[in-house]
Amino acid sequence: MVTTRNTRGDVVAAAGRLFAERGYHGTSMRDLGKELGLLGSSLYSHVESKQDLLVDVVGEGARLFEASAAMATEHDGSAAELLAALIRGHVEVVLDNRDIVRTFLNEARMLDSEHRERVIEARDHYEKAFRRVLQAGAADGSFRREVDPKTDTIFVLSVLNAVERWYDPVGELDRPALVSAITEFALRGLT
Amino acid sequence: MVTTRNTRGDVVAAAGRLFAERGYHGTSMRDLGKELGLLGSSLYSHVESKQDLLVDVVGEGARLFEASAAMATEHDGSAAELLAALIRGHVEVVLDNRDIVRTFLNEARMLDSEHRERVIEARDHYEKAFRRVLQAGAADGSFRREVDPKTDTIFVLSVLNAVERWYDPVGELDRPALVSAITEFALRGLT
DNA sequence: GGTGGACAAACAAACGTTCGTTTGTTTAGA
DNA sequence: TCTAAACAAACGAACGTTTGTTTGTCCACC
Repeated sequence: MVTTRNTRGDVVAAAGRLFAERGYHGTSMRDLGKELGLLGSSLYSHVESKQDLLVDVVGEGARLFEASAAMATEHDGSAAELLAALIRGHVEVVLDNRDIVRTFLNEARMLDSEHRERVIEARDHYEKAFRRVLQAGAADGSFRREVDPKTDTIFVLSVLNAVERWYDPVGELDRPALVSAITEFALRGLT
Repeated sequence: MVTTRNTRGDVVAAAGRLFAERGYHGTSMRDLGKELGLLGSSLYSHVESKQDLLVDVVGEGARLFEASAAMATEHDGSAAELLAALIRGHVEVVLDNRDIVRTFLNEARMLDSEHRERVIEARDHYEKAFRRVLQAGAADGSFRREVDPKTDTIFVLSVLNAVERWYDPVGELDRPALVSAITEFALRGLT
């Protein structure tokens, strides 16, 4: 058996896994050590504190969503096309990084107020990408005029963020089918 | 100052509040005691264990949703009417019992496997009420034929369950406006 | 031969819970 | 109506364990 030494990245990845599964407060440093074949105390060779790990995992979640929104909106297209791109990007981030996303969505509130504040700002910024598209679609008539960008963005993001909670990657619904089901549902809700 | 003695109900209610705010593992029995002006140890006059409190709170959440679905579907009506009634009921349960609902939605996974199993069953049963209505609507043509009751039910419930996370009862959107916004979004997504 | 990863022991604090006791409030009988 | 028994709620100390973290030492690899 080939045993490689662990890097900080390994520790953060394992933390994401356990925080997603058991929650931040439900995971001890010894649990986390065991996950990596280490003692709990050995983690402090890689990390300054437990809180530090949460900051890293949640920060990476924020970064992923941010990058996805930037990618989806850098080219131009109709409101429907842009929304479809945002939705596809979001689903891909969720499914390619389930543990990080679960931790980002459910455990960010365990951060100290300073870091929590930053996460809220990142979320607001991400939300704005959706809101702008809905706004544009309502203005140019490709969506219903009565679409309320603020509220309807929340509805779309509600569906997207819930994916982590129920989607089974080995179930009947494959990834493209999931993306198009959500896209269709959202677009019909808006047009 | 009139100081009344605490009942088991008071303890469960306070537990719901703190579990919702800080999570189950983020709440200690001493925290909970402080919330009620008691010592942590005094709680054991009312309750057998901390786990017991979570069982009670989550159980009440399950009961509330179940009762709401029963109420909404006991009279008959069109699929759209029934869905609207289910949606209104759900929103009312969420807004009238935020702490219980938050704990039900976010902390049920901290239950031991036996109780967790029961919660999953209760959720499945509740979900079926929605699914039956979507099925009926797709069958009688009041919804689109291509509506997939399973997936689309999840989408509607995603929007409903997220309400707890963002809705501000003192914000611009009042309760009837919230209900009709969700109902409209859902019905458009399905028709 | 220095550096960084891991160990092992130890720390104080906090954890859930138990225990025997005290307190305050009902209840029943005289 | 007064009293005494019964009861439930709360206390406060203590329990054994687990928590996050610190420290000093060792070993393997550049």
